[in-house]
Amino acid sequence: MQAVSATQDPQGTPRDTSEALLVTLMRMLRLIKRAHDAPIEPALQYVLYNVNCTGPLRLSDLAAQVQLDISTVSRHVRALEVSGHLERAADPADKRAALLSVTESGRKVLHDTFARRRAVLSTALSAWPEADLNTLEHLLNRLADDLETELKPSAPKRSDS
Amino acid sequence: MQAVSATQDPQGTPRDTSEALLVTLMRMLRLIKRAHDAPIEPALQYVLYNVNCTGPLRLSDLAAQVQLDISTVSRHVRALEVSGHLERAADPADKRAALLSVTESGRKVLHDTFARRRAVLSTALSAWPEADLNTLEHLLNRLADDLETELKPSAPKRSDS
DNA sequence: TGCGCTTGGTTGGGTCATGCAACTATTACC
DNA sequence: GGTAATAGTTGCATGACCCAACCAAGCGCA
Repeated sequence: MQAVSATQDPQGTPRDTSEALLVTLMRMLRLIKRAHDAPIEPALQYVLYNVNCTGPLRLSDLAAQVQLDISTVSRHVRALEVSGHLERAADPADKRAALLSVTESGRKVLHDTFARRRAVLSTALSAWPEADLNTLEHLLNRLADDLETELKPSAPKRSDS
Repeated sequence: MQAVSATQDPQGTPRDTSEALLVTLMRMLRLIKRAHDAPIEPALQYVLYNVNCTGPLRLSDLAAQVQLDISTVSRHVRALEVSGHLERAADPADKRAALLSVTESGRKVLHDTFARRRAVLSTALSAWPEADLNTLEHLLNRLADDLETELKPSAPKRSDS
């Protein structure tokens, strides 16, 4: 099956589209992390962002969503709570659980962070045609979804085609 | 300037293409890392891969290439050396430096790792038209280059348009 | 009602990756 | 030779993780 267009010689020196893609991804992430200028750590941003997106939700659901261990998320949530960017409300349906939601302060942090980052990306992307940008986002999302579908059959998610 | 197509309401809830893109990237990287099934750690893979790509090279050059601190790379190189995947040859021109190169064993590890990963990606991408895959790679690379150009003016790199 | 099982979260402990700063070994330049 | 730059290494601290053990609130059920 050659849909992946591998172009590696048999004796090592592996080089194929998907691999190069991966390396590019890593490089990018590193660059972005490096340019970290925000009021909160990248990992916290990530969590906060996700809480913001999917409304009040349980810690365990959040963990599933961001694909981190519950314990990890638990600590991040605590940190965000202490700094006032996130708050927990008792789940009326289950006293064990707590519903997380972003506070005003948290929203502000997110907003600022994104504004900053957007500035960076804007510059880098200013020469990009809108269409390309949308295409990239679309394809990347599809890839992520497909990958997720494959790696976690438990979460039957469908990519848009 | 709206090339980035921000669609966020003024009061928080930031949502724009670039941000979503970033989050998708993080999710993907995590997925891939999670599926880590290889004989060596991802970070070591990354280093090994780069040594393999750009032939015998110095540690400092390698560090620049992978964008990690020299000390970090130093440790990774040591680890790879100990496990026999990498070897250092004295640089004839400079006794301080060493030239790193991948051993046969290292090539094998890379090969296996990539084969494994390729299998995963192949499945995920089997339904993808080749064209989309190429487009994705192309756009992603462009993005990485543009970003790099902006974040490190020291490295005047040009993206292909 | 009270004993066990399940489930939502927290905590303890350990690992890996990484950067910064201090240090050693070589060169390079006068 | 003496001093400054350079290639790497090592000590130390931090952040982000995960796994396993644990606590606490429901849930069944006799």
